[in-house]
Amino acid sequence: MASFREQKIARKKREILRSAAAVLAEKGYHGTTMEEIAAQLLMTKGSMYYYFKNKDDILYHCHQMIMELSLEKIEEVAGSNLNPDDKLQSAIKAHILLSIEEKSMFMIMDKPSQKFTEDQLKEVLDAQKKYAHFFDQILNEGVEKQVFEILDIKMVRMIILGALNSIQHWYNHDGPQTGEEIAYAYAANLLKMVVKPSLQK
Amino acid sequence: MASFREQKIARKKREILRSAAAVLAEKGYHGTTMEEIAAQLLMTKGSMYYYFKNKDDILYHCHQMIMELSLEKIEEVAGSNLNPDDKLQSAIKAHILLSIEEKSMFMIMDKPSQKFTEDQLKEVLDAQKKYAHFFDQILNEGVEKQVFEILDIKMVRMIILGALNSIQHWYNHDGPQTGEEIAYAYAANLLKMVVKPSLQK
DNA sequence: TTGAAAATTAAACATAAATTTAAAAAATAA
DNA sequence: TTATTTTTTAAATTTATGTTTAATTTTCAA
Repeated sequence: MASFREQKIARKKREILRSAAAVLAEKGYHGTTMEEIAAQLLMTKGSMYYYFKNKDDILYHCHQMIMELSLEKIEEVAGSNLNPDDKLQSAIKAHILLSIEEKSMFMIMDKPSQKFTEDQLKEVLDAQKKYAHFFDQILNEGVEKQVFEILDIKMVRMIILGALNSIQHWYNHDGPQTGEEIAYAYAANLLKMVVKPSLQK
Repeated sequence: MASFREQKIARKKREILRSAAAVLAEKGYHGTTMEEIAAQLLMTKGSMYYYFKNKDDILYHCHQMIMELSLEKIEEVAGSNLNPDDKLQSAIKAHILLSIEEKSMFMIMDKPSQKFTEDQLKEVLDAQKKYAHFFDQILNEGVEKQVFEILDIKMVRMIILGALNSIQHWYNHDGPQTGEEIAYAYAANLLKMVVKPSLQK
């Protein structure tokens, strides 16, 4: 079990990662200084190094944090016993809602840093493959159950994930549309791409 | 008319932009040094400043170069007298083929630099709006001519452009698929999203 | 061939920011 | 309270690299 102190450190680390993600998303990796990350938390940059090895380590842990969250969600949806179309709809919605809720974290995810260690890079790429695989699984299931008609699963997955992963770039929390609305519209449109015409609702 | 010398300068500038785009795409803005850009052309970093004001100026002109190319293509397609579905297909294919051919340039486009001047930023954003507008125009025309069925044009355009703009991140020139194949598959799938079911080929 | 303009260069300059360090402050347990 | 450990800090260090400069080389027209 985690001691009180360990919990406290873990909380502080999460605070730092959130603060960092916010700045990183807005200003980019090299536009973001350790000082800025620290300042948001009323700390000095020096103490960042008490919690993280260096700046890249912070970025890596941001990736890790959001990857874990994403995988949890998709795993749950993929493992549910929904019909293929409802399952795909759920997966799309879950992805969008998370990407909006955690907009900053998602925005820094587009490309793994060139400075990650080999292990870190592998972790990130593996998680992405894993995530993609869950989508493929859902699409495959739909084809097997004759609900979907798909020529090339991988291509369709690329289209879907590509569309989903651009939302955080334009979504604005103060804008007119709610995340729910966007999620609903995206799901409805993307499903048209795969659901057999004869089965379209 | 451009003098011989002016042409030569223009050519050199293009060479620098291409060299820069290649490094920028691979290593990111701050991972790219002026020295590296120059070295690829067997020049020294100092002479970069004979052609461009500074590093951001180079990045800006990369944006400008690719925006011009993109707008030319989409303008041509949008202005053609193809049927709405063929027109959308052409637009999608043109976008994909250009994004693959000019992969580096497209990769650095995802977010305008925080360091652009106000004017530069405006130019970039305006061009993007203009580009998006051509797509909206094509979609609208399809609806008017009752070939497409679209609830929310803007949303559909976002989905399409989001999907298209992710290709350069995973596309590999040495990979198994040709640009043509990808373009064809993307167009076929995305069209399913908008063409009335009764008219699907 | 020659000299002015254009282009290139090496070296100097400037600065920004990541990281380290050693000391101070705060927290905690005895 | 007091001693020990944890956490925070300010300042020093280091490094990297964008930009400037002044001198040199190249180009090209007369």
